[in-house]
Amino acid sequence: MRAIASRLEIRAPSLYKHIADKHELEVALIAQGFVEQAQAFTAAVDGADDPVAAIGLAYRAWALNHPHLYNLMTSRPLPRGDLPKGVEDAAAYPLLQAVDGDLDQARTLWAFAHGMVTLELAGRFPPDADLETAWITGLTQIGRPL
Amino acid sequence: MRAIASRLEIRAPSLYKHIADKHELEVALIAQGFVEQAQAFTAAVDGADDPVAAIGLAYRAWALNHPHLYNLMTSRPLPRGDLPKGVEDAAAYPLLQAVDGDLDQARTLWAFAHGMVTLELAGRFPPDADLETAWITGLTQIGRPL
DNA sequence: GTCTATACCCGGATAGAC
DNA sequence: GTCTATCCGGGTATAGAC
Repeated sequence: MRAIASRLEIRAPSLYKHIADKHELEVALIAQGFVEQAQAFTAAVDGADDPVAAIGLAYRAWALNHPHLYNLMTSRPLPRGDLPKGVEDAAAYPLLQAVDGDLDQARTLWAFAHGMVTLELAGRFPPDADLETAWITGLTQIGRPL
Repeated sequence: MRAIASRLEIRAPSLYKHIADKHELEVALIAQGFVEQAQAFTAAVDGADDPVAAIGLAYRAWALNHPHLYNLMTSRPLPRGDLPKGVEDAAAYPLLQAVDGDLDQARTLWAFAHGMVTLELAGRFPPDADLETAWITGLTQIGRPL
């Protein structure tokens, strides 16, 4: 809260004239994150000849560009009751389309992408790991028809 | 540190007669974690007709049984310089064997498993998600020969 | 090796003046 | 809507008595 206030060039206590508490702020950030993701992933599939790979790489790019927000959106249970209806599904929709509605394949791709992103953001891969190749390998293998 | 001391039924400051600082304790825990994982994963492949699936499920079970240690071992850069030589590789060895030394396939499987585990531990999946099926789907798809 | 007391950070949040 | 002052709980870690 202090860091956010500092960015707005006010003091931390002043924030509480605009929001009730930290949770409210987090919910707003998460909701906006989903909207942005939906836009980014929709744009990524548009005209791509490999939609799964396109979304995968867009997912990675989005996460690397919003590391703290990504963490906020994935490291805890979602406050689903407080979020605007549909934002979570909207972000997931492009991927689900790309795998013809196969929920388990979508889940596999999401887990792979989340694992990759999370390990990369954490600096957890061995220093010599070739992440680009790992992404391509994983996305083509998982995206391949069964 | 206070919680650990409490478990030992001593006070937090007394810990510092046994260890230099928190980091030293973390390194010891991480090292022990890798040793345990190496044992668990080696045992899992033994006699399994699908070694990849066996390791995947053993990975999940280990993480769910050691959620905090798992987090400690994966959410930050490893203190590789302070760890005993070889413990990281020893834990990875069974998986690498199972995919015939294919580093990219091993990385794909690790990322998938880590993503699944991390989302499950965080309570981040939708409440109705069928995780067992997702695991089987992912492991068979990724484990399949290219 | 244990203890108490304490230092020194950091966090979110409130009270009350302006 | 902003501020200062402050509360309260949490963290790691040290000093020094026993």
